[in-house]
Amino acid sequence: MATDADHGGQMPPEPSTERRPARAVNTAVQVRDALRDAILKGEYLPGERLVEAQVCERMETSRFTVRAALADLAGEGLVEVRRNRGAHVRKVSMAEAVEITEVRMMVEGLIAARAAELVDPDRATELDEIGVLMRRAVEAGEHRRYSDLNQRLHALVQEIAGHATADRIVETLRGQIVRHQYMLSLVPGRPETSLPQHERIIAAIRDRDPKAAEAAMREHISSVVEALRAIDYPGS
Amino acid sequence: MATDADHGGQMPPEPSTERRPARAVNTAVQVRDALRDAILKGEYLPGERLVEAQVCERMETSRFTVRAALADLAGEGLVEVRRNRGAHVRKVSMAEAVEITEVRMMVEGLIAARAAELVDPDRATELDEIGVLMRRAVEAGEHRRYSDLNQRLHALVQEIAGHATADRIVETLRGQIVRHQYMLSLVPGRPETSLPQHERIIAAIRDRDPKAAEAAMREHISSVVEALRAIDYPGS
DNA sequence: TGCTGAGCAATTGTTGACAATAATGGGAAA
DNA sequence: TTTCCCATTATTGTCAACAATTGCTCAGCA
Repeated sequence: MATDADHGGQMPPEPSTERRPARAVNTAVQVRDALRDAILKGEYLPGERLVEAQVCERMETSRFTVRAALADLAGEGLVEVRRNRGAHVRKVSMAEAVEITEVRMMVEGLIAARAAELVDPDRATELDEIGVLMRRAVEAGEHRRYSDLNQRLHALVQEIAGHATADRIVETLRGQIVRHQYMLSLVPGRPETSLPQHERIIAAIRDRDPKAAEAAMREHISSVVEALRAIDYPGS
Repeated sequence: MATDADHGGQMPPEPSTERRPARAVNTAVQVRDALRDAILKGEYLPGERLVEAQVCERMETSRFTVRAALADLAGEGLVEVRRNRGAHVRKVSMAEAVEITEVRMMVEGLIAARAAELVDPDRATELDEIGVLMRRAVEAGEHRRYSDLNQRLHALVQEIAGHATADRIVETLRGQIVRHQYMLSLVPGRPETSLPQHERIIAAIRDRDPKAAEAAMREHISSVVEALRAIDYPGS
């Protein structure tokens, strides 16, 4: 629980990269969440140094609190702290992004299978509805809407599966690669590729077929891995 | 209170469970590691409160450092800190232990498959050797030795797979359920059940058959889940 | 006897200052 | 002009003290 990550998932973080003062943030968890949001939104770039004093000023809080927040985020894999060298926004390489997505593939496979076992008629209907909306969004070329539906689909599947541990892991992993996922969403023709995959996932869960659901989910994320590998820009 | 919890890792850690002063531990990471060891060894019981001042005294360090260590361990899921209520050793219920093991099953499946793809003749030989030693240990009834070999096997498979992300996840998850795993090792007839499973895993990796390796690993950990469910003691 | 609530002790949350360490820049020698 | 070394500076690591919160004890009352 906690970390209900409704942070900017797969879609662009709007170029509003101006650093607003972010007023009146006090407690440790608030600072942590605010800082996470800031990183996820791209207000701090990967590799950028997070000087404690600066973050203090921005969050209007003390170094102690900032430090605690930084430690937390390090645990989530969002920042990297090296002794006496301060905290940096973790720069996940393409290779790491692939690894992370591979692990996610396995865990989301478990979630999909579990969802297929536990789904009830109401939820099944809900899934089908999302499927219909997704197809419409793709046909209309509404990428933003499709991306939102994508998140809704995964969230619903998680909810049906009710596997808290798997959810936690997936959420943590997802946070680490938002940037790469964003790059992915720019690849042309991506929705057309993923739509049928999503539809297969939905169908398998609706039909209460755990093996098929897992296979479909894995196939889906496997294609994400492929796409990631295909981008394969250098450095970083 | 509660000084003797003489179970640790996978096997009993010798009954020397007196809380030694743990001399000269200073830096933050040292304190963190020492505290983690203490928890994993069962020197602190699940649910037990970790009063900062007491830990300070034991580790011979300041509250600041202890606090940082506790935050880290909270990130690993070993302790739970509630605001204004202090830190407790996290008490993972049987249901949670099952969930955690399920996720581990998926990720270790990935590791096994990857190992089967990447194994080289030298490592294959090493795997076979461990397999032979395991069989001998079971036949001789040397449970402790078998347990050690079990860890060595998993470690070697991880090394072959070279999947840092998966390793990290598995390690974190493993840490959260050491206690339950220890309970498991007490179940009579467990080695006899798991030996053939381990042998199948080894064979599949040696034969460079990723699918079989994943299936074998999943079957293995799936049987662990079953055993866990079978224990199913109340409470906690 | 059981319950309520105020006061108290114990424990955690927070702050600011100080020490230790790494990054920076300038000056001297080759 | 380039390179190396040392002093300076910026930044993090650590600490001890103070403030705030929690849970508990025990007196008083129904």
